[in-house]
Amino acid sequence: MDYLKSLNTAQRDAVENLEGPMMVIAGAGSGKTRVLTYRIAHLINNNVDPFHILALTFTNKAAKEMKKRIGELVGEGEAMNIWMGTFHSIFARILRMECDRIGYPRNFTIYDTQDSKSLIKTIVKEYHLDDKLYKPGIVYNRISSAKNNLISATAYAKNDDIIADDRMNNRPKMGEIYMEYQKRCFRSNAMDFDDLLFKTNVLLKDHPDVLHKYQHKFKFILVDEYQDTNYSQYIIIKRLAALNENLCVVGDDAQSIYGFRGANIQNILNFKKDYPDFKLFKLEQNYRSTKVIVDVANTIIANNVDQIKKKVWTENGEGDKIKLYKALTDNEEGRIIANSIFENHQQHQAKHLDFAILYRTNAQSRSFEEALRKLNIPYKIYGGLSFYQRKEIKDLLAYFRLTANFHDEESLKRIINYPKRGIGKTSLDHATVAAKEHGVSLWNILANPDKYSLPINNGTKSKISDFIALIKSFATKLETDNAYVLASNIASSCNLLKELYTDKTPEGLSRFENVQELLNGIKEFTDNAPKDEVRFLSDFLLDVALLTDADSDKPEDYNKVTLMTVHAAKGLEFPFVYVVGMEENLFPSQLSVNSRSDLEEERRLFYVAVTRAEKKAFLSYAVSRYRWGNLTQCEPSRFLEEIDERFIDADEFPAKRKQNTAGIQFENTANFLGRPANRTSAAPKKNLVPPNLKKISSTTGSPAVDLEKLKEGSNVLHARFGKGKVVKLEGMAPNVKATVYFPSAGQKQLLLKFAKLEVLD
DNA sequence: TGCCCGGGTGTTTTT
DNA sequence: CACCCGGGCA
Repeated sequence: MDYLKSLNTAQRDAVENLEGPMMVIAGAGSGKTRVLTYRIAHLINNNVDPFHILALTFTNKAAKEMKKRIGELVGEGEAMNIWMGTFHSIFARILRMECDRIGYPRNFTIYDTQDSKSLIKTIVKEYHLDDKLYKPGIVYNRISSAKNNLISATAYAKNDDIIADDRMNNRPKMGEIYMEYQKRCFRSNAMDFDDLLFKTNVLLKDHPDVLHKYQHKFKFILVDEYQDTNYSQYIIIKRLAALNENLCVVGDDAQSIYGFRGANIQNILNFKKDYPDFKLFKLEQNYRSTKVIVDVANTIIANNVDQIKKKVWTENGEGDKIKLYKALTDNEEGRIIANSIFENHQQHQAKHLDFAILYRTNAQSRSFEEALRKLNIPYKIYGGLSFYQRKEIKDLLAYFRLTANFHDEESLKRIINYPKRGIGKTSLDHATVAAKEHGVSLWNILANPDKYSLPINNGTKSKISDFIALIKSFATKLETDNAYVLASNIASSCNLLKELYTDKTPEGLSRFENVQELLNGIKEFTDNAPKDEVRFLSDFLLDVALLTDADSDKPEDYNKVTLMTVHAAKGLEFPFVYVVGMEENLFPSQLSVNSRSDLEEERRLFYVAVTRAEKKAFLSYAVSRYRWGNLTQCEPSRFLEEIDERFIDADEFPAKRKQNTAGIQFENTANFLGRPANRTSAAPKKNLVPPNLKKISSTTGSPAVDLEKLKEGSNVLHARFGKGKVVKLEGMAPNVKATVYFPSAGQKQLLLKFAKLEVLD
């Protein structure tokens, strides 16, 4: 077992501790993946059947890579049998086999976010609700976070606190929408992303025999990136591990950056409660980065209150200071960074793949793309619109999905009249009404128009029945033709290829190519089937729903500069890393600056960004940048101030930010007022925006606490407590504390930098 | 039923 | 600025 020798003491202890509950707190760059892979290899070498190992990762890519590395240690055949993948893909697989127990047919469809939002939109319309108030994104997030906390639609609709909360947010129909949404998903034989976890919980809770089966199967469980698991995931793990308690979780609280989607740092703390005799391993030696980078990262994270104390250190060389660039505009920022990459590429004889540009939001990529292109530096952008979300791809996938599951309403609606076959909105509306009336799927209505006496003329009826027959004819081959044969048959018989082929514009051409690429992908998928196994189209669909484009690395993208969001960079490392757009209201995002916990998450994000660098880190900010089409002035990020100047190499240090939250808020207000006049019509809606529930907060921005106007005796409006009167103001900015009397809630003390108060007079 | 124009709206982050 | 959606007209 030579591999043990290549580990330090802490790592080896973690690897050799085979049984019982354990937690590995792994600092950035401390060899976390190494410990995980070696530990799994070690389990196998100690006669644990790979078939009994469940390893849950954050991305499919991480799973694939880890599998490969374990394969190198213990042989590919062994590694193949490990159940390794994301929560979503593993439990989708299990649900696929067991879902008849919870009343779902096996061929259920997985709705992606687009499908879910589109369904929500339809529901809001059908209920004649205000679509400005019930925006699909807001409703989706609300439902999603309910599911991630295992609150079912029924429980949601009955819960008084939630009802009160929704009322206060002026969205009293939320529960009803949630109920209808679930009903519709079920009728469509579909599950959304969150359902995959929610329904797994239902399955394991209500069916002890199923639970026992998997408890016995998964004798050893490992969870990577534990800090980013949500409550629903936590409960699944807790159930599965309850029998053997051979549970190893690995994570780093300092790198928890998915709070916005329900990740719960509490899970780390709960671990101690659930398994009091657990073993804790701390990996603190960093092997990735220079001393400067490690030190800087430590000083950044030290500003957070919420954290598990640890000291990340390194024996690596000192390294260069962090270079800080100031740019006048976003475009200049792009040019500076591109030039810097060009120079460092030469100087260090580095490869292009050694460089990464990391930004907070996808929208920032543009200026870097342009500048890199001008210098002929090859680059690859991750994120943005994924391949599988492109219209032409979703269209073709909709044909596949409908073939596999006739009741998939979103797919049906997408393609019933694309390409054009003369089945218009009016006919579809009639069918939708009938579907709702009879409580059956849209497909059922359309396949039996006479049974439900649809008021549609005979011409349309025959067009509909042609369509139904077409899809049915595809479906007869689901279990005979392999995925590729059926897919290409569908693609050519549904006229979609022809439609795209006739479009000779560059966009049309690229759409055609994309569809070809999808078919090629299916061919590869089909050809890669293990011996004696045929892969069918439904197998592909299960895969594709949970695939992201980060999972498909193309060989031609080898040796290119990487452009991605900081979130996407989690778990990766590069010799040269540029963290760009270090400005207030961008990084940290303006949606986070009003709450300490949100701000701390932004800081962890910054920590993640900096710790991606091995040799050298660069930071940059622009003094002005285009946002929503107009030039806005920017302040350097507060995070820059948190770095000791002795680590920084800059021509000019950014001026200290005014320590005054009112000042920052003022900037926002100016920005807001600077918009076209008709925009102000949206302003009154601000009153409805809840500051306490950021998951559903509107994007119109939060009301600024205008310190100029706020006086003792002022009448104010608080989203939770309603109207109130300021009794007392004390403290200096930014820590002004207000004592406010609310007739409905009594006297409250509010810190103005957190509480969002609207001054009424 | 389909296309074009204009207004409104949006930027976190993703399985 | 760029996209999407809805309304109006052909």
